Amino acid sequence: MGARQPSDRGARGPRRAEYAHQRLTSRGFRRGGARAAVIELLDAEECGRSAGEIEDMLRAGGRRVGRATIYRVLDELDRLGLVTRIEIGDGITRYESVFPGGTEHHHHLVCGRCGTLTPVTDDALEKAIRRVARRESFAVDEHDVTLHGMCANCGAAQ
Amino acid sequence: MGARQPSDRGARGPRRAEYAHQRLTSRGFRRGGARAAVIELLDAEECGRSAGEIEDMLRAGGRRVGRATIYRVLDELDRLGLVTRIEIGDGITRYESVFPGGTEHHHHLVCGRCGTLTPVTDDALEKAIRRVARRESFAVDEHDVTLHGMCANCGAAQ
DNA sequence: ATACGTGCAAAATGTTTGCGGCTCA
DNA sequence: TGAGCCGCAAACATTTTGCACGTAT
Repeated sequence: MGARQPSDRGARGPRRAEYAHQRLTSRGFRRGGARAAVIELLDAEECGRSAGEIEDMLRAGGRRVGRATIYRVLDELDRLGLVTRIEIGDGITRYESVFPGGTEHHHHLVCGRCGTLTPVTDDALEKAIRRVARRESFAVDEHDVTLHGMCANCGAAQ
Repeated sequence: MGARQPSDRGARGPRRAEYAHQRLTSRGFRRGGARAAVIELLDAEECGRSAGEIEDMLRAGGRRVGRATIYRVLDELDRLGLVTRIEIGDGITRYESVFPGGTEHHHHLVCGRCGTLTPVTDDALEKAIRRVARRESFAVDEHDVTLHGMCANCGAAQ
């Protein structure tokens, strides 16, 4: 399934949302309102959002979108590699916009006290992951790292 | 919540299950049948099992245990740090036995083709994670890494 | 015009809660 | 004996599926 080609890269200039639309169009998808709304919403978010949150946010913005549609759109986007599915351990799946080519990839710090989800990037971590994959002859398609604990703020406040 | 103390270590000689029982007893928990069954089952498994799998396996072994009880037991064990909750992205939470002290800690390779869940350990990876946590002043309690892709077997067969 | 996209409602699945009865310490 | 443990059934929450209508191409 959708292994991202290196050639996908370089499309990042203006906005991810625009790229996503383009890519969908080129694959024969129509530019329906609900899909566009979800793409643009996720594009504006820094980190993951759950299907429920997306529904509420769209509704708050005056856009009424069916829950089923949201799940369907997210599923399509995930298969196309335009969105990543993340699970931080609370049983709710979140989705976040992905830059084509896998750049700007990040991981998550989940604070058990305040619930904040913080994105982090780290080269050494990525390298270590690639090395493990290679050692195990495992062809990595996607990967995620989640740290659970207490964030700096909560730690200081304590 | 249950940050594992270094002094917890060294209890590993005979069997994890025995240690878990001890620890539970010392905290005032009784040694009920269902809990013991779940502990022993997980102790014998190398990698994570879902609540449903646990129920089926126990039932197959002639031990009828209520689903609710399994979830309750798993929740307790998780809070005591005797079990880890892992999510590999299919919406099902799995649980696996943990060695006290955090040793023998491992991560997961999920093959999207055959569905196999393979445990892996890697020092460099662990170090990288500790470094990130430190840089972000984040007090890590638990962490997990999941690689999605194609395992060596499926890659060779293809 | 037609196939795709969408919303609503209903169903399926995984997990949690309530409660009466049983059991271990 | 009595506090906790357990199993059943019902409640919940999230996600998926079915179907009819609307809309972009």
